[in-house]
Amino acid sequence: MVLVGSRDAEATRRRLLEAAREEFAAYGIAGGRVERIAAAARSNKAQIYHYFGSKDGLFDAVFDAMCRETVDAVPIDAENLPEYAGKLFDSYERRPWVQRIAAWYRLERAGTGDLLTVVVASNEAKLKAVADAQARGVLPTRFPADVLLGLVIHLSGFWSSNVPEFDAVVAGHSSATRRQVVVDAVAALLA
Amino acid sequence: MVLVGSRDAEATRRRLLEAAREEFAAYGIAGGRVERIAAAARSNKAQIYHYFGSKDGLFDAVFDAMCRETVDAVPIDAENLPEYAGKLFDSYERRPWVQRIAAWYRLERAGTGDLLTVVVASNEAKLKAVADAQARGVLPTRFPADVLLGLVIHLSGFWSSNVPEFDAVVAGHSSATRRQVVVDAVAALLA
DNA sequence: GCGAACTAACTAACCGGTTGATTAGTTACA
DNA sequence: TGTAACTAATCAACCGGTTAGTTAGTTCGC
Repeated sequence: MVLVGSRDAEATRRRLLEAAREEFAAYGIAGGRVERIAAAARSNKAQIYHYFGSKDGLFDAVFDAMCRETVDAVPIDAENLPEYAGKLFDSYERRPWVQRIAAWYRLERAGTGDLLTVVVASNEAKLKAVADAQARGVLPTRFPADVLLGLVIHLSGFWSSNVPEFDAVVAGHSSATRRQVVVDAVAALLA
Repeated sequence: MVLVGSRDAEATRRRLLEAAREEFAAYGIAGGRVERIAAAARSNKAQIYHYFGSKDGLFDAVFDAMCRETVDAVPIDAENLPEYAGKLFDSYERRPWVQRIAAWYRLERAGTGDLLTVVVASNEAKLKAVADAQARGVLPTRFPADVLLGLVIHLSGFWSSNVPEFDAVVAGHSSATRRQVVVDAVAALLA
């Protein structure tokens, strides 16, 4: 069952998702245009509503896929949190839209609808890993497990969090240097 | 020349700015509705365009005012960065819209138009204060001054940065506890 | 020929921005 | 002091373009 060319539902779905990811990353939900997404995917609006039901539904699909990818790509390593933060940083470098989509989600989508179970489950697992490592004495207990995990994730996104007015006064740091800052900052939390 | 009641230009401007702050904090620029802002301010759209020129102009006025307030309210204290971060945290608690407006600004407004000179100037001053403190040996030099300053500001916003799926797995921490986490985390960077 | 994939055309509502007129408050002068 | 001329503030109604969502019909693989 090899589908080629113009009638591959799965491929269309994928193109739609990819185009939507770019559009939403750039303009958010309210600012994103369904028409532009359809055009960029070489499809049309009706397909979007057929596959995803609504504009919000399309965004949710993008966000859900993105979360699954991130969870798969960067498994928690409670024994080495600095390197875990570094790996998260790497994944943001590889997929620059992640931080923006997450920010849009926080601002435009939080509170509405249900929480993504895949994300909640993944957070619970991570939390347990950190708490266990603390219980084994591998991690300090200065911060409670949930706070420590939160800080690590928060620090991993440091370089995508600044306002342009701040970037204007920081020297240009290379990708490797920026990664090291993240790793070092997390290490400092554990010292 | 005392103006009271229904014809006070300054008061109208203020009401418009306040209503715009609420609207933009909730829905952003693309999602915010000029009509709703006018209604909430007990005014009308024409006034908005008279006073602020455009929807973007109105947002910029809100953002500019907010930055000035923050810069005034929380002066840098390079000798005591943990407490500085704590003060920033306090100011976010007092004005819950700050972090959201800043996030919208980053996503929707960065790159377009000029940087706000008041913010750039304030960042330069802060940077200098940190660099001086490092030169005097009051602050460690493990991180360059710009990075250290960035990390402190970033950490001060820790509690407004999480996705609801994460909040679902963290225990409810009191405001005082959350403040202490910020202070401690910054202190850890300096140890 | 049957069903799934696809599409152009359509619609109803919305929204940023404008206009032209009205009203409240101030100034100038007899 | 009274009033006419002027200025600044206000607003309802309107406009043209845009947008999310729909529909009804076509194409293509099997």
